[in-house]
Amino acid sequence: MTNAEIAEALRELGILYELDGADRYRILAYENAAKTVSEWPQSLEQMSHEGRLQELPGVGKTLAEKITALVETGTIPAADELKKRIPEGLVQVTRVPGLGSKTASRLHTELGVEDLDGLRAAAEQGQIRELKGLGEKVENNILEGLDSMEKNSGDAGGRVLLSKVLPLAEQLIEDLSAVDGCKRIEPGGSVRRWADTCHDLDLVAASDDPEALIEAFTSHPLVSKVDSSGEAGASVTTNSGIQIDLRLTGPETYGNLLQHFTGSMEHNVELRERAQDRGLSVSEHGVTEVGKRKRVHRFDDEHGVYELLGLEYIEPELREGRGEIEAAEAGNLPALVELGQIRGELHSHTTLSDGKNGLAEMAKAAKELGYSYLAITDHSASHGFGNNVDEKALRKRISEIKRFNTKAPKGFRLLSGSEVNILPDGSLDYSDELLSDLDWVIASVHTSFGKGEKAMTDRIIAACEHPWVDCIGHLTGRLLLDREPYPLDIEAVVEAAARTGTMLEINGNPKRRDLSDRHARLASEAGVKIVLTTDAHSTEGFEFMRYAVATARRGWLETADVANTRPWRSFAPLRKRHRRA
DNA sequence: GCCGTTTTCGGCCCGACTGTTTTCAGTCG
Repeated sequence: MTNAEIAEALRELGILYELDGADRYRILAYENAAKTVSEWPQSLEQMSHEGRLQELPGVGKTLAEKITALVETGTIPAADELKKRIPEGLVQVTRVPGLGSKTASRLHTELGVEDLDGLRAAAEQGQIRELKGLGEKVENNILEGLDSMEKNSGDAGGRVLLSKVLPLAEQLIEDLSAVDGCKRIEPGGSVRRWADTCHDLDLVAASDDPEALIEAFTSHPLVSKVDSSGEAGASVTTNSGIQIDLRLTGPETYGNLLQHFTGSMEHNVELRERAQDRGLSVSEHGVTEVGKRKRVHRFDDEHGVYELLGLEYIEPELREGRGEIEAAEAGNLPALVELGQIRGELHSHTTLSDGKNGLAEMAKAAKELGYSYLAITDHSASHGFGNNVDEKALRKRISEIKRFNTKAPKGFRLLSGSEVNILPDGSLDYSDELLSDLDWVIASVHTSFGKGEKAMTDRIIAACEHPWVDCIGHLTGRLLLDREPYPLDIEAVVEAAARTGTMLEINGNPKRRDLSDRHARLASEAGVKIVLTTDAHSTEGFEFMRYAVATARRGWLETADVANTRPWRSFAPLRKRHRRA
């Protein structure tokens, strides 16, 4: 059973308890646990067998027992019990925007609503407006909510890739910062934290002339519909269907507002709990001293907020409630790797396999980005799409690269490489002799994903143990919002990588971000060296490095954890093949 | 439900907005 399935079962059970009128903090415990589970890097099924579930924050004795029952029998007894009294369809009803468990529960007892169809019928027949405390507007909102749910069904809760939102943010910031009175403007929320996916875009701004800024925002060509607009900001929907919220304040509280709207929710909750212990109350308007004086601390910069709470400044990418506040208190925050520290690119494709640009164009683009080396890693012989590169073609490519390097511009060189397929039995599709003539070998899984966890784990560990494999590419095979990672015992692979000196890639393609932030953290903590790559299939593809760096930063990686922050002369000895030589 | 240099009980973040009421509950991020 996958972590995602376990998380969904916990989420459902929480809603069932909520519909049953349970204490709100009990419900919160289920929601928190579901979120933790869905992001946990290790297999919960495995942890359940090992009796280690209570290692998860927010999982105690009761939840551990329920998860174990779920893993072993497929259901949770408490959920089965509740479903005898509460129709399962009512869980969906609470997911209608603006409609919560309180209202859903009343609709059930007072109108007999049992599911979404029953809800629609009751609304269309005007039954809901007859209930005390509910009116015509509520009824209309329910119908609109039902419509939008149907429209959005199957799109992962309306989430989109960061790479779809970031260009919008950059365009809007460029245009709005030119408006008179606009002092500062930047993204907040998941965009500023460089999350994998976002459900909207938050912009945070400070302005002397709020009206002018709001006018420029709501009339921007990217905007198709203005959802709401007031003194404190406005909310719009773009032509591409993305919701954007602009929040405004004066320059004196810009730091408070930005901190608040950067989140995450988990981070802010932890921060405020900590503040409370110190007699302080944190909000977007300032940090208020509790008690008689009620002095308010306002900051034009975020640093002041953290400083007042006795914390080191915490980079946005770390604000996920994953121990960053504890580390900031102890002065143990990592010095995160930065884009400007990347010295070379180690995963790229040319027209030889499935890339759009040739060797010379790719080399020129990499040089212009300031890199001192570029590995050309076209797909191997049995790839199945694009051109297959047989041994003869790869030999020819090695010679070309040697020629290129004899007249390469100073301070730049190409590396002969390959992205080799890991075949279902764990072997590779080039001979060892050929692989030993390359500078750099990435081994990746591209076929036969459905072999099951044991087989996939053995397969990738075999690749780690291969003498000429320097690095494993996109370890889990996930495609964000599109394809789940194949089942894999990540801990076992990380252990094998550490043992054999095999590096792991963070593939910066915004659809992949694979390793994930959590897996990257797990791997670097185990001593595995990480490389940040773009998997560029064209010269434009090199731009993806910023996503790889973002994932590394979200995984708490420092400069030394990332191998390609080094020049080639000190990178080369990190390859395990160097130890053999 | 969880959790603990104020620990085994009594806490558990903060504010805005909405729609419905005349002071507030529900929902959301």
